[in-house]
Amino acid sequence: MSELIFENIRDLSLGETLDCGQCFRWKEIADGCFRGVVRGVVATVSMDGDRLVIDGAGEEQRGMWADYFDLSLDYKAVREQLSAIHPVMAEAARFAPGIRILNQEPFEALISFIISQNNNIKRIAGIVERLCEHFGEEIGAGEHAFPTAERLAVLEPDDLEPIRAGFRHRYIIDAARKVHSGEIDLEYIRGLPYDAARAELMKVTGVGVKVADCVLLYGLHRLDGFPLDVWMKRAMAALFDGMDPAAFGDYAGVAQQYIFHYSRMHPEKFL
DNA sequence: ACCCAGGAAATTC
DNA sequence: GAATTTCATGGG
Repeated sequence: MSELIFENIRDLSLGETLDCGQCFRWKEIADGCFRGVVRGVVATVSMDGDRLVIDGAGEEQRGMWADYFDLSLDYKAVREQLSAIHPVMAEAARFAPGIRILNQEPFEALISFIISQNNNIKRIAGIVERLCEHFGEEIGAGEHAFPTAERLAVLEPDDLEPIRAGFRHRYIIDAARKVHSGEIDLEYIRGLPYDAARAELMKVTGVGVKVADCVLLYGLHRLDGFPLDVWMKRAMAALFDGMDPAAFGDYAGVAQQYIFHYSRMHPEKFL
């Protein structure tokens, strides 16, 4: 089996990055070793010192995986820049310095974060898994790709009953149909000014401000996005004295992920 | 039984 | 228009 290796990797913790609520398809199959599917490729990833090892991927996928783990961005420099803005920000960044913002497939991010609404992370992962098992192309070893918009577009909401996403079924189908028809063009949205991009995503039923911000940050790599969920609203009020997220600047999205993870791991700070 | 979960649509005032 | 209710499902 082929193996892809990236040398001299800094500021990457697989555990912190793959289990911080930004993605839902990775499973830790051994200590520090994760199996998942990205763009239809099954892979097992692990760190060997400062080497990132991707088992199951070939050399022709080097660019795709470097992009997925955002290896071209200097997260140490980002952390230093953000840490200077607020002391609690510095503490959150220090708590999990190995978090990176993944470059997930836009359509997968759109559907995943539609599912996320009024839901918890564990159950989101279960719904996404069933969605893939039932409607994603089988890619060997019992693994499945994330379903395409084309595949989901021909279904009716009731066809999603086995994934048990409840009232979100019709949102998922609406999103798939609008993407498949071209009414929503995710790659076009990637290049729009932030507010215009958000408004375009909100044409999908079930996509409000928060879900749109998540799609922009995790699916379209708009690092200036700052999703505000219940955790983040509490954190900004309690730990940042109601500071305006815009103060975090061009890397607000990275700040958001540090703060979200820090808050989730320290719920006692909000009692 | 009740409340909450990385919210948003539908309804009501 | 702004405030409230409802929407499935599962776990604590």
